[in-house]
Amino acid sequence: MSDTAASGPDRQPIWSRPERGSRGPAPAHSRDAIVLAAITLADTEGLAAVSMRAVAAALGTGAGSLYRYLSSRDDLLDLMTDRAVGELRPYPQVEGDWLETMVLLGRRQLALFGAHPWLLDVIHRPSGIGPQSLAWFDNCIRILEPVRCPVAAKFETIAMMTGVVSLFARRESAAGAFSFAGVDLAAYPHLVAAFRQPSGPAPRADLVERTLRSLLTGLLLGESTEAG
Amino acid sequence: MSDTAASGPDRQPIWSRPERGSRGPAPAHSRDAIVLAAITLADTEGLAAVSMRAVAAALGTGAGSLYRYLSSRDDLLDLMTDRAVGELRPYPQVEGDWLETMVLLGRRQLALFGAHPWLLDVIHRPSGIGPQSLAWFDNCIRILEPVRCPVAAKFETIAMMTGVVSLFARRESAAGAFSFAGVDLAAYPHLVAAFRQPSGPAPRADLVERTLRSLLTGLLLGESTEAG
DNA sequence: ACAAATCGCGAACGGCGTTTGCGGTTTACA
DNA sequence: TGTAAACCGCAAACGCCGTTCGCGATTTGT
Repeated sequence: MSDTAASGPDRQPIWSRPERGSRGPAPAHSRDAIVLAAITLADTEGLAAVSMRAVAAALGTGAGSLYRYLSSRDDLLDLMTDRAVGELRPYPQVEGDWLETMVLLGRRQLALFGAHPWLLDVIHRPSGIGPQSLAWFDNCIRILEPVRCPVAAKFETIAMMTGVVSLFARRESAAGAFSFAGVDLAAYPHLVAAFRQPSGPAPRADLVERTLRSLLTGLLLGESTEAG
Repeated sequence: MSDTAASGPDRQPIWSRPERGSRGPAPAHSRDAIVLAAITLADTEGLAAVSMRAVAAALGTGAGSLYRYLSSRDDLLDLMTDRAVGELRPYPQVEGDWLETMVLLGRRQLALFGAHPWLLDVIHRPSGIGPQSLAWFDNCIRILEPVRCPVAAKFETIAMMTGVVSLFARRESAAGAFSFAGVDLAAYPHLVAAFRQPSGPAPRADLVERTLRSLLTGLLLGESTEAG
């Protein structure tokens, strides 16, 4: 008559679903242990290696058993994401101005993407926001409190900052991986001319910070730099 | 002794592999027809609906037959991407200054993402760049010719512009899809306070352009706006 | 003419997420 | 305290996926 604990009608999201009932025997595993095993697997072998069977094997059980704790693989990815976002704690105190604090948060995000590259494949799914992500968002709103602009603009700015940081993280992880094999470069004259030109000293070490600063001020203060 | 035309050792990428040999009977389909069917399927039912079997069924054949024209599903996605990028033609003539032209190119990219939302799920894969993408890149380099800065900076800026445009496109496609169901909002005081605040008039209609302008000038001219 | 190469096709393989049914265990409640 | 409901782990199975293979038929190069 009853169904598995996690599946079934599946009305409420994973965050508010109780981990176990009070009737049966003690579970052999825990939701957090499963998530931890999945994160370890994703860190070492990539997100593609995070299959239900592989995660279950890492815990010494079968794939079907995981559905006592989760209702789907998407739930697992949501839990993984939120747990990883939790590593952004503790949040820095607001010491200087809000801009420096936000840039610091961006650098922390960048480091998180470096520690868990699979986050890049996961953040863009339309899915439920977990409590850790909400807490991080809440902290951003707190930092931006002195900024006098509509709330919607703050929301959009925070999302855009996260997106831009993810772009930088992606550039670092897949640096120069694309190859021109099998194409006739003669058809692209400006490209080959640019390649012939001696490469500049590549001076920008603070490209991320400069970009973030420009983005934050541009979006929040409503003033964009003009150049002719 | 022989293998299928597209599979086998698979040394050279799809761009330079001949579509068919000269020995056997005439093929019933073509590489481009397959790609077109796949794009139509992706446009209407999403990228997840683009399975080998579904594409083959749309052409009235079996899944295995597609491997006479392609060596893998990844090849199909590469071809789809490059064909979609080809819709960015014809490129605008350089009339005004380079900044306006680049912003125009960014708006065209945004429109392309709107026409083919599955591009958002595809562009970030590390894979071979097709001839249309190379042509678009070549055109960007041409537009940026009057800008005096290292070539590497131009490459990074173009990639970053594409990335930022993809972020905006994603925001438009999944507008306000996240729900707070199942979470206790009381734990996030700054969030609820921000929500209580009357939402501003949401004035920015040119947010994309302002962001792109700020990004391009910031990355290429090396001057970032400072705000205290 | 004949062999080599290619065609469409259907069956099959291994892997995936997920469901289901089962025997055994623990708890809530009459 | 007895019993029924709820929960556990497990293994098998379902349907889908990308991909491979072998077959008879067809076309081409020499």
